[in-house]
Amino acid sequence: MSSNEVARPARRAAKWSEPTDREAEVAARVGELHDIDFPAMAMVSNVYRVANAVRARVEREVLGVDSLSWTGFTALFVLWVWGPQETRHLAEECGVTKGTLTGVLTTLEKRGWVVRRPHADDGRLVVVSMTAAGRRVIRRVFPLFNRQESAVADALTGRERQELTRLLRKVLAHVEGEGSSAEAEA
Amino acid sequence: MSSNEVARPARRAAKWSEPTDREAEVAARVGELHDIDFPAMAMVSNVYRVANAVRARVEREVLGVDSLSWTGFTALFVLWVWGPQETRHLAEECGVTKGTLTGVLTTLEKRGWVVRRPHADDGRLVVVSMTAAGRRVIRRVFPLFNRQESAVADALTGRERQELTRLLRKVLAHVEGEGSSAEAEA
DNA sequence: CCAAGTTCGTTCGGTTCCAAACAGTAACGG
DNA sequence: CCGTTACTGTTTGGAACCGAACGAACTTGG
Repeated sequence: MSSNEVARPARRAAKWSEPTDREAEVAARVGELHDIDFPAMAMVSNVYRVANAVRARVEREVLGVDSLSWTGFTALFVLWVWGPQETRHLAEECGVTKGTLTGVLTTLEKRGWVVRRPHADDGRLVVVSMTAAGRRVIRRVFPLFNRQESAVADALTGRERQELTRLLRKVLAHVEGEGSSAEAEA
Repeated sequence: MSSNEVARPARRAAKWSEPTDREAEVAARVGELHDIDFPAMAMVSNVYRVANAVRARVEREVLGVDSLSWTGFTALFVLWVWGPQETRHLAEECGVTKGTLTGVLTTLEKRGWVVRRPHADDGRLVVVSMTAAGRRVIRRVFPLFNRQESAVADALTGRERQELTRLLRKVLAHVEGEGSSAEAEA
């Protein structure tokens, strides 16, 4: 390595239960600090690395074909499964703010995939519904999306999949506030 | 439920190894389609639900204090651990395109946290380095970030954490192209 | 009934995303 | 040496993100 070349993160892992080389290097370099919880760091960082990798791939290979954003897709999916939604609830389900969803829905409405109507009983509310065109899109796109999910799950055995799902459900419930002490302090 | 109220996704799970009520409802509603891989869907959807929840929380409680974006934080972290980086590599590590990183680095440079300099041997390249001010920020912010990671990991026992990490590493390697058949077709 | 407080969806300014285009630099091969 | 190909980081246009602000509608309590 010459004086002008820069260090690059390594990628290899000898065994899945052991830290990857990159994980080990991070630990070594961050070791100057105290009170770092390395197992937690490894666990959480791998969650969002997997999520990022899956999302990037799905966006590129499935959603991009219809110029569908992740959030747009999620919105269509929620409307498909649970029917018309109030904006605030739909925003919550998509994991974005109301302001963001407004923009996304404007795009989907322009494409004729959703419509927004005032709520019958409460003048503040807007109810979002999917159109027949929107239904056709999600019915076509979702199976393709799911096929990507299958390809991802192929990394593991059936038992491992179930175990991963079980652990993630536990973590999710915890993060969403059912037992989190950090949230109690807020 | 009156005619104007809309269906909302349920949240409860009886046991972590069993589908949550929301998962069961999705399966019921999507059942009209064929060839849906429900276990894979459960597994993958829980990965990005956890990732989203963690990210939203960390952004709100840690990164937002310094008006640091997720990508900005990741860039500082990579520079801190691995030293100066070429833009293309840094973009790769942050999981964004070079174009996006340009904008993020412009913001970080404005704050005096990074500097961009031409590479000594290759006029096309830019080398990104962290300043002393940037170092101070990441040394302060990272432990706070890690504390959130610990809080997340508290949902599981030590063995469960290790198992979750092991499974995620396997999935990640698979998704990143080491064995993926969907990638071979591209 | 009415003032004060709360909630709603939209707008706004700034930033982060993408893909595509671009100008500059480097590598390659005749 | 030079034309062609490949790679770089930045710019561009459009869309997705955030938090804050806003005006309209609703709720609450005296």
